[in-house]
Amino acid sequence: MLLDIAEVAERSGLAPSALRFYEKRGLIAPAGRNGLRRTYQPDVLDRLALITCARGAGFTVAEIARFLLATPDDSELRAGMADKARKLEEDIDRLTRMRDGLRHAATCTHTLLVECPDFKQMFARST
Amino acid sequence: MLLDIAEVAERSGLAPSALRFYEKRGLIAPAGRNGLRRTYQPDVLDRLALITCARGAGFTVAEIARFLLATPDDSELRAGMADKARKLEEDIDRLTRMRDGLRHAATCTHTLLVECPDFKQMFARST
DNA sequence: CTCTGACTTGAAGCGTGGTTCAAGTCAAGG
DNA sequence: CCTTGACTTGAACCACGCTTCAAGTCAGAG
Repeated sequence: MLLDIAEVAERSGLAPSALRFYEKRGLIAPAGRNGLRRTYQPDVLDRLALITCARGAGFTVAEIARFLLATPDDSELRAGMADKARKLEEDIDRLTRMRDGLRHAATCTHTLLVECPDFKQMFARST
Repeated sequence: MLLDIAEVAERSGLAPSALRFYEKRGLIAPAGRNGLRRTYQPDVLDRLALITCARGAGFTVAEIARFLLATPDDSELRAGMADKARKLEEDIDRLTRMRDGLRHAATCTHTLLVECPDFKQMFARST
């Protein structure tokens, strides 16, 4: 029923050292110990999936810790989330342009990539 | 006609220290010197815009340096770019899910955010 | 009961991307 | 000519997110 750290590491794809690191930062907690050894409830895997995903979206470990503790009355955090959603949208736009530019770049024939107008278009400049 | 480092810094939004850092890494070069002082051609601003954008898309400084030197016969690099484009697509999907989850989270009423099914749905698990 | 080896800890180390610092140089202005 | 102050350098430092290490512990096998 309980998992030990090696099992959690394997099933989550994270290193044991990373799990201890997350614990120190308050993102996860073991269900208990067997001697010195951490034992985890299986649902820690869900939490780790969430953490990994959030990390991938550019959240810092400290931010994720806040999210995991959030309750509906934490309006500051709610606002922060709406903020993040907006920022993500900008990121998405930027990445989309970048992806298109790269697709072109992979086949473009300009001697110096930097000179290619299609490539340059990636960088919609405001100035 | 030529810009000095302070001007480039201001107009690019980057710190002078960052410009020197990029130079050391081969991303930019001054047009010359006035005494010890770097002087830049105005088009360095385009290049810096590109660099900033690429950084924002998650490229490392080392990768960007390679891009900037790329010629059409660097097929290894071309393949790498196609690769990057694919990865960006995955990133875009992930960020999109994350954005939707956050939008919901900002208004959801679950006592503990982590318990909200709509929030959890952000983390499409493969296992 | 003893051994083994996977776990435990805190501290140090690493790669990335810069910033900050001390010490020095030099173009321009008075 | 001398001062000023923005530039120059290399080296040290920072934050982040871990990983690695040395030294120690302890559950379970023999």
